[in-house]
Amino acid sequence: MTRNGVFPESTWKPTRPTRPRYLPPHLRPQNDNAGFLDNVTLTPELTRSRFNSHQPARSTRGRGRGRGPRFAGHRNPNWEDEKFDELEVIDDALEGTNETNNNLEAYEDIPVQASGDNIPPPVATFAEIGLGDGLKKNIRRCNYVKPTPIQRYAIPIAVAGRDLMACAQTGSGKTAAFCFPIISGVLKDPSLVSGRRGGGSGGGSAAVACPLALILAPTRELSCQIFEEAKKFADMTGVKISVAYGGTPIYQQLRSLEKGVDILVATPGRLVDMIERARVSLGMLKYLALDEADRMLDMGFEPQIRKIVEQMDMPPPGTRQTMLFSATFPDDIQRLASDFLSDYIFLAVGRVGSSTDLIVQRVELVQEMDKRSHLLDLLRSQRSNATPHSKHALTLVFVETKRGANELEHWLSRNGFPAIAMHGDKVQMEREQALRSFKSGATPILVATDVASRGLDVPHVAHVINFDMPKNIDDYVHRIGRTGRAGRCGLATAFFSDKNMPLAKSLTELMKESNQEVPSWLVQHAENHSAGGWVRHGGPDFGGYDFRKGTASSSNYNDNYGVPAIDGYHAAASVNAQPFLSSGNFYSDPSVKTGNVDYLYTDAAATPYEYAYGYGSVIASGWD
DNA sequence: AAAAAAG
Repeated sequence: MTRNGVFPESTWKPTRPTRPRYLPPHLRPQNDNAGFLDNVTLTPELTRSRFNSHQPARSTRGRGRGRGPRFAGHRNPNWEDEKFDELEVIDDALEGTNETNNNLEAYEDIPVQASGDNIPPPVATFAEIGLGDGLKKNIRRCNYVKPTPIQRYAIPIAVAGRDLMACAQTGSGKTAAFCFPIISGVLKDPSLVSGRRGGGSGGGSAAVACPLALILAPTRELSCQIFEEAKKFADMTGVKISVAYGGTPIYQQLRSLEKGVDILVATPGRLVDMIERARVSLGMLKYLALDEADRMLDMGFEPQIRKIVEQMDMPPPGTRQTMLFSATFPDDIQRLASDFLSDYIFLAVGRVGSSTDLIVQRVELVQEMDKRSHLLDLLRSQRSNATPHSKHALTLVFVETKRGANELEHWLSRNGFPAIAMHGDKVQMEREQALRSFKSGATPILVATDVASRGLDVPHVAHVINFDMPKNIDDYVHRIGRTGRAGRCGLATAFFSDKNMPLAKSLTELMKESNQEVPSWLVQHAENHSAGGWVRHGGPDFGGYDFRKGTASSSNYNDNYGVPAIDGYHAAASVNAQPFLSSGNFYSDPSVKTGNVDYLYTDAAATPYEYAYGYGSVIASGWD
């Protein structure tokens, strides 16, 4: 199938004919990659001249500022200007500019798969879901214009009360996908009007807080972030939200609980502590959400999660609603997770690898001992390429160890690149300070361990550098997902050393899945190191598919369409001609576009840097 | 062997 749009000739007019353009791999016409591998180099001059030899990009067209005709993508031969005009108003209010754009062709054929019994159909708008007026008002106030694909599919399922295991690309709006239904459900709960559960004891011994909903996350910063988001969504509705995480005095958190809590966002350790102190009871729980669910169930976390979910006073599956969300969901973890679920729906939105198309991925072969100087070269090149638009661009550098983070922080700072480290050995204050300093741009380089790899939403991260590669491909997917968020472009550079050869195969497959240029040396290594068994999942299935596939409960859906179960991407695309099924146990909607990108605009980028750092501009609507 | 999560 073709994912690379070739635009009608008449729609293409160069805005800057003299300027060579960078066209990321996934936007290029197919079979036009000859000689391109070498183009992704750091030297500006070299890059320029090589890009010059590339054919003119059929770039999306700018609009506004008198740039010329807008372009609606090749799916719409008759451009639907009305649609864009309608949204432009919102965009103007949001961004203070009318430079709206679209890149719809990048979102062709995004597969959406759901399996399970009696799957509620997706919605097209927030308005048509019975979420309640207060919540709807807040959704508008947060500038959520239109649901993202994961929201379109997951929210109706959740609102229908069904258990859910959901996979969606990083940065595609998962938090809202579980927060909206939970807030809406709490608002409708009779116990909200008829008096609080726990809390407000008015002196004497502290009451036990009995939240209706629990949201668990794997890091303190992530639970903080979810808490802040949820508060915005629940503003003025009367729904009470609290957060519980470690590394900070428990007193304040307990005091908040005493005021009553409907939704508790927590990391596992502090929550267990509170339950054991009898300050929290899960006995009234109706909603359980695990964010980054595969991480929550991996080796380090599973016992704690099992303790909370199975050995405290939480109602069993079937009497509570359980929702698991992640960008990756390996089979073995799905198997563990199914213990927590009852008659659940599995939902996968986005391409197999679950890393977004908007991220340009590059891999560089670097010896361990050369990594530091290579990083400096990279940062210098990046700096010399800076444009006015990349002023606030942030760079996130991932390293393997806490010590490595500290060392690199100092080394970068000594060499003229203000950097700050973040890892689990820092006290919580320092961690949060580092993140704040990074977010604000005061320290535009963050050197972090995997504490920062999942879920954190930092809007202006333009470049993720894997200084040390992670050991498994899932972590890679999550790490690079710190860029390219909410419809923005992003660049991810991997320093691949001899040590990382076991990752060659899964990395190659992931990159191919997302239409990236794969260096030939990497392909070579992938073939040599078949990585059998070493890497958790060696095939092209990076955890985007229901592990129940092929079992009795859902075996018929493959038979129905005669497509191989192993390749969901093709499965989804090949049922394009089938009528949309919402009442069966399988449906697929390849026409769905990913992310919340209504307008994405890349104008005349000449290098991957410019693509990522927003030469011209990149604007997403309806997000933050 | 590493990171995260309680104190």
